[in-house]
Amino acid sequence: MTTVPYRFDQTADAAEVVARWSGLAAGEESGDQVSVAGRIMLSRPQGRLAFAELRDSSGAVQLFALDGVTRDFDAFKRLRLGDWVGASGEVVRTRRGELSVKIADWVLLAEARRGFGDKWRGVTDVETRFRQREVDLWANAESRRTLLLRSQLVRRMRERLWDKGFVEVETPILHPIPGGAHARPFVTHFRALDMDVFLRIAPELYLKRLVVGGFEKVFEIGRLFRNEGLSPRHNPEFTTLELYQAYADYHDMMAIVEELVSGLALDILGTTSLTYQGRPLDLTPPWRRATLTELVASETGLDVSVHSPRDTLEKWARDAGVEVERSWGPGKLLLELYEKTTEGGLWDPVFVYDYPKEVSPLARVHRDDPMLAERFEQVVAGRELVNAFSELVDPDEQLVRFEEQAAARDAGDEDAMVVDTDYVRALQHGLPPTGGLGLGIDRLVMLFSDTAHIREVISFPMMRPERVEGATAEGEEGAGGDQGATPEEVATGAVDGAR
RNA sequence: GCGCCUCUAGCUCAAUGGCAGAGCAACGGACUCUUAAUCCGCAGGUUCGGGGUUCAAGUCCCCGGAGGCGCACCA
Repeated sequence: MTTVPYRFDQTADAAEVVARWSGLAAGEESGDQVSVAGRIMLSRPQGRLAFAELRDSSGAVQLFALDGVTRDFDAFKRLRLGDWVGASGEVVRTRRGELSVKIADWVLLAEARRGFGDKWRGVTDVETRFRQREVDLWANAESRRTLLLRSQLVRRMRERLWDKGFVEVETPILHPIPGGAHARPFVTHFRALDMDVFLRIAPELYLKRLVVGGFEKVFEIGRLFRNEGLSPRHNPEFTTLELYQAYADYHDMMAIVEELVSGLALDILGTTSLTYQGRPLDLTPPWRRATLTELVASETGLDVSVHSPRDTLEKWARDAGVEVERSWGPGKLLLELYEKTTEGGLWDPVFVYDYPKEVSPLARVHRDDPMLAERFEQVVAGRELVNAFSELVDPDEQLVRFEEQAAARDAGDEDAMVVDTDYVRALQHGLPPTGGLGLGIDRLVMLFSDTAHIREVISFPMMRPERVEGATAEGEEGAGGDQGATPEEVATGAVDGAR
């Protein structure tokens, strides 16, 4: 057993050392002492000298050890890649010009009993990268950058919303009734009340209840859970911003989205001219605004609208390859036609607005067309980033819409909503005109970090569980190696720790 | 769920059906200015698992597992 200290006094991080002594000339000694800490990422023993790259979260700095100067020099030379070390000494620049800490004293802070992969190529195996994300993060700078970008983006998002007078709130994650979206929930059981509860699929209804309660500008950033498939754009738990503003409509929500997203691009990337997956992507406002109907019409060349005869819409949808269900009305058919033919081809940001009322049970009916709702989706790079409405505020109409949903559910649509009488009662207390939006933070981070897969932007994405090896009576190990790590393998480590 | 592809040393990868290999890491040694240090040496394998064909299987066939990509799902 190696005994390591309980703490270490670090006086500077690697980036500070590199920055503060950048003026030091080759071969010069500063006379200044620092204590740094981090992992040994490269090691170049050289007889009675040794060089090592120490990396911490700020960057990297070279350690320079000398026999006769560095305490326990021989042990220092034996450090392995990945070992954590705290080291103290003078800041110098070597004769060959590398800024270094010339180590007088040092201490092992943790040994790396498992390796970190090829020191040049890192770790590329997807299984290792996401099952053992800690290895990926050390081995691959790009992975660190992406998660750091995510953190900065969420921080700036909060700051921007606070600055606009929005109040950040938290609403329940355990819901007695799943609501606020068209999706299948995860179910769990609450023992004290002997009742099933659902992990939230959306915070929408609770947030609007807070508006009823007098919070005129609220937002929540948090995790949602949907019991659906995994894909490059879908993880069962994902993070959204959801925001509500009293006295506002969906046009106001467009303005908020445009300003927020383009402003975040400037904050984080310094530009609104992005490259995503090799293609230029321009987030510079103003963004295009087009109705869903006109986009579908221009894409397909069909004289289409939610008022088209249902049979005609059904034929067009079938022609486009949609597997039509009998229960669908014209609104659902139009939406399917849009998604099949149009959505994926939208690249630069577009506000796609005026959705069929039929598929928007929480959105207010359009002020000019009773078949439509005041709803938009903001689409960029072929994906939905935002979904927003002028909120439905009328309790009687909300109840009717819920009942339509419940009927659809009885007809076999398992994702359809359930009547939420608590919510209807809340609306009876009066919800003022309100605009609301939901924005997928994971997808926004993907856009900004130029990553193609949602798991790149999630610290620990959902993976199929590792297969349990040797689940027989004696529990002997299978051939899973590092992937199917048994408790015994974990305990001993892949590499013998003798040193 | 469907289709295609992949799985070899700790990592990254080789191996016309014919003795399972390299680089890096690890381990032992040399080296007082290295930068993926270099040099010498040593060790490392249930080729994902099981079955089959064959004189001979990492390679071909079947079953299973894990993963990737695409589709479907995700209004």
